[in-house]
Amino acid sequence: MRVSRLMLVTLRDDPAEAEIPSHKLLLRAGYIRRVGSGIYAYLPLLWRVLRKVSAIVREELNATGALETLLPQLQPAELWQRSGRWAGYTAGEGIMFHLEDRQGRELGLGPTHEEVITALAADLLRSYRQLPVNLYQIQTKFRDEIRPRFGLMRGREFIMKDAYSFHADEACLRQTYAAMDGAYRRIFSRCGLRAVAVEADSGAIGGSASQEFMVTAEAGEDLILASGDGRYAANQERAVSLPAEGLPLPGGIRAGGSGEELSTPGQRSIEELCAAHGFDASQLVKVLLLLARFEDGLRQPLLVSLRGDQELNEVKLANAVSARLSAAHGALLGIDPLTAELLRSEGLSLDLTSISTGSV
RNA sequence: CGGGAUGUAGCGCAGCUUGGUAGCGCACUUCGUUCGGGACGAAGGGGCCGCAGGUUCGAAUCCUGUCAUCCCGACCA
Repeated sequence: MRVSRLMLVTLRDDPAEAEIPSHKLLLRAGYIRRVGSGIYAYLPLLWRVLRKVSAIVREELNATGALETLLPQLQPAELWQRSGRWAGYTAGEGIMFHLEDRQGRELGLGPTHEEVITALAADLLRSYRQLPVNLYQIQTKFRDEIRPRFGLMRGREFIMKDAYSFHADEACLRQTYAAMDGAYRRIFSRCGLRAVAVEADSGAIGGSASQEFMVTAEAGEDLILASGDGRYAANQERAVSLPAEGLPLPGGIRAGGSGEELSTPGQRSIEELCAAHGFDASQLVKVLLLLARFEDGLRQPLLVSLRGDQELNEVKLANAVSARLSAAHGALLGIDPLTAELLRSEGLSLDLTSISTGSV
């Protein structure tokens, strides 16, 4: 077809709304147009590209024996209430668009499809002889991101390939997992992308393993950490590391930890304490007060102690808290610093006059 | 939600300080010339100056409110 018939509208200048190269180029070359915040029209040229990418994904997944399907975007709340994720995804994360139909039934636009696929599996799978089954779809997903940005990088409506497999035993699961791993590597390679598989957090809902295939880029949205020999890579939420050796305390009364009262007026951070008393950050313990909110209304204060030179990984904390309390109290909706204002608004009381409300 | 910035033609921007008939480049239309890697000339069209109030004889410009967008942060199964 002639280019003149492609409805190809290009721009000579970078649109002011675009910041990163991919966003600027997609706009300027006439591939996408923004329709709303985090919502884009895929113009004819981009749709051709997307179909070619989809074709690669289909070929590689079909080759592993996976079956393509297409699941509904609109999903009844009941499915999500049964899995215990409705409250967490609507009230907590708020990532799920939800609405009521004219009969007053609650529905959500699918940010993911585990609920639908497991309901179908329960309905259709009657015998272990039917296993394993691996179903996938290439489907529009909706996630009400708190801050859509960077064009297609973090949109609220986007196309995703998702696959779900069912197995009779763990050996079979591992086999499929390995097949998926190989398929993903081939997909990225055929698309001309160099991807790194990293260990990732599998979320509060659980799961024993999670890998993410990352393509490194300046404009990336995550930080991955890798060991020098390349044998370990994980994203920031998941990565484990050995803490740097702490500095031993100097001799004298502080050495035995036997107690020496320090006067710390106005010193509200580890940095200020170190500056005032000649400590190294690793010689102090920082104490954080937080308040966890649960689905059933429970407000659970948390006290977290960390070595002074370390920082709290909120994802790891959320996972730990969730593992301990979610069974009894439902989804963890959020964890906030326990400030004086929060105490007031929650109607709790605690003497916080001497506790720092600054960041740590 | 907190912090910062910006809304003027399809895109990029000037004009606002100091109120007085809305401009530039690109794009678009017509005619002519040109013609193997983003052509040239001439003539044109296009604006609720984000929106709503207010001040004023008069508001793109000053004041108040509001909406939207972008950036940083929180968040990201």
